[in-house]
Amino acid sequence: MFRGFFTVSIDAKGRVALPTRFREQLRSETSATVIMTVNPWDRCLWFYPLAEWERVDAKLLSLPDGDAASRRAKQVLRGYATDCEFDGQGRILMSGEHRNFAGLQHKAALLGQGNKLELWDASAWERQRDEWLAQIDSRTTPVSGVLQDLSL
Amino acid sequence: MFRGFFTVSIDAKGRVALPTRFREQLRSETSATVIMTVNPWDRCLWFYPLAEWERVDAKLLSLPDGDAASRRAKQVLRGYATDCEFDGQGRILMSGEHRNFAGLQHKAALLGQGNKLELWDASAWERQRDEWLAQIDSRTTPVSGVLQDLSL
DNA sequence: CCACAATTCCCCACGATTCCCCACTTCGTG
DNA sequence: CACGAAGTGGGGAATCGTGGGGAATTGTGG
Repeated sequence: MFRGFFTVSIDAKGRVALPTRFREQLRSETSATVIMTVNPWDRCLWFYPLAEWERVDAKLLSLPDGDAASRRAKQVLRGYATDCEFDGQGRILMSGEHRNFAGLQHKAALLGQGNKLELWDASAWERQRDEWLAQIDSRTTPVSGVLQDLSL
Repeated sequence: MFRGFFTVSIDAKGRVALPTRFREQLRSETSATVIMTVNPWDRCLWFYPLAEWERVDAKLLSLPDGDAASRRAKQVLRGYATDCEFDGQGRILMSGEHRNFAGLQHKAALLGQGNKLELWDASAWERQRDEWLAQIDSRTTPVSGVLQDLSL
């Protein structure tokens, strides 16, 4: 269970250091490999422990190839899913494509999201967050029904 | 299990170098031969390890010839299936027909898709991906339904 | 059957990337 | 204040990606 918010820095070589807390959690799993893929809704990256990713992968695999939308989902999510390992310093090297997809610059925001970690470019994250907060603030736009019924 | 996204370049002779990661996986199989064929739904190429292809081939064989769609799929998949070997540098030479089918230019995107690898022309891939992401974003389209039911 | 052209294959070489290691800084703790 | 743990940056070696020269082979047409 990944929980918490952290700001992390990405160095000139495209390496990101996850907080030790998460590193230990990932290591304690059966395998230390991490699967990095893209979030189809937002321009950010997801990090899954291998075991967790396999569950997601199995779900994707069952989608029919004949349907274009299903096929695309498979291709993008599975296609971008890349095995990563930690270096001696507990950092993960991200490829240029993944960094470009999420618009990652020097500073990034890392969000624990239960079964996975979410990595945003810091400024992109702040923009999104402020946008959401502004929407909630101006009560003119009612919150969607799903959210309304949740007791938080 | 092939996983991950890589950009590869295709040289003037039509050769493509697979990342070492995939090369090793392919070598570890019983045979180092790779079957290259076409994706019947998208303009891209598929690469199968020999053993995996034989499984697919057997499935295709059992499709009824009476059904036109099945017959076409069979013809295209089996017809374009070509045995390939790596050269000393770990590259595969692709024929002009295969390159034309996928519209492959200088830069290409290679996607791990479980039992096979998928090779797209780089710009064609980006176009497809962005199109799909745009559909996901506009939550009104039925496309988002595919993902809605998946808890990722 | 031969000659020519096109393709395929094997080799070498350079540049970029990746990986491994070391060093410095910062922060929290005793 | 001192110490240790964690974050950050970068040097340098090894590996990998990329391109191209030239020989061998295949195919084609006369």
